Amino acid sequence: MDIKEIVNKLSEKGLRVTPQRIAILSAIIKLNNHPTAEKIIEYIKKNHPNISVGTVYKVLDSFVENNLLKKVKSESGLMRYDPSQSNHHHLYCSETDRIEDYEDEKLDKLIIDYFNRKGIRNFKIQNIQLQITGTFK
Amino acid sequence: MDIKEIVNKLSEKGLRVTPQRIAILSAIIKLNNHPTAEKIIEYIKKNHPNISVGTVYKVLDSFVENNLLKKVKSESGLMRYDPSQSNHHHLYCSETDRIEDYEDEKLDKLIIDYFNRKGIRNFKIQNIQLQITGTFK
DNA sequence: ATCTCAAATAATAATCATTATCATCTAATA
DNA sequence: TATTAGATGATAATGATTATTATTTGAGAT
Repeated sequence: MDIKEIVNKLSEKGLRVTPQRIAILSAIIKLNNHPTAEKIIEYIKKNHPNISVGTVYKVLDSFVENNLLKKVKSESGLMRYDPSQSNHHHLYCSETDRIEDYEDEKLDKLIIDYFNRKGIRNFKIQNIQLQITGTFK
Repeated sequence: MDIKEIVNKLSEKGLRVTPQRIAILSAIIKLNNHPTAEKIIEYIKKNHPNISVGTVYKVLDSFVENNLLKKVKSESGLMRYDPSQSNHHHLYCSETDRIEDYEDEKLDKLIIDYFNRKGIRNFKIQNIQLQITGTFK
């Protein structure tokens, strides 16, 4: 993903294109494994030392509001930021804080079919995500 | 659940039976809808004003360690404490912070069968939880 | 190309949940 | 009852996040 694409992503969403936003979105894409705000700040501090911490938080919020990112809750409760677009599930390691994406269309279909048939009383389903805990081999 | 049962639960786990622990475990059971630490503290402050906040956190931690509670991540990232024992899924309201339990053995069987057949490469599954987001009618 | 101004940013302080510290107290066992 | 590891209360400390505010800037209008 080069800068042009990032610029496009930003302006598509009606967000002003600033060097800070470019840097932060690039950082998340580069860090790529559901970085926490902390990791993002660390990276930004190294590569763009004049971007302030508050800005990082505000930019992350605006990205989440504009669906460029999703917030994912880690096991420890810290928020992580997930750049990918398609719906997917997460594999959580029970021993470390590693998180991996897990996509499985067949599984999605299986679950969606199940709920289409059965539904949940008094509840309108918008989204289903699996949290699969275990260990990586 | 009366005090005797709570005392049993504590001593079964090898935890010392203290008035604080009894009060806090009762509070969680009474509050019953995945209370946050905040809600628990609020309740405790009202009913047991001389139990200190630090103690509440420490007791909650010890309960989690001893499997009397599970920590559940709320949408906002705050931790909630969930007293129930059996494995279950959660319904998250996308508009409020309401969380309800959802148990569904057929669904569990469906998913477990699926993974028994298919598995996940390089991953040993320990537990699967669904996060079902939507709105309550 | 410059002007304009709403929006964005940097720096800083403030907040708020949670954790650490440590002196005191107490539950459980002998 | 005496002992003592473990628990508690009071308080301070931490650390992530949010609020504030003066300054700067991106992007459309002139």
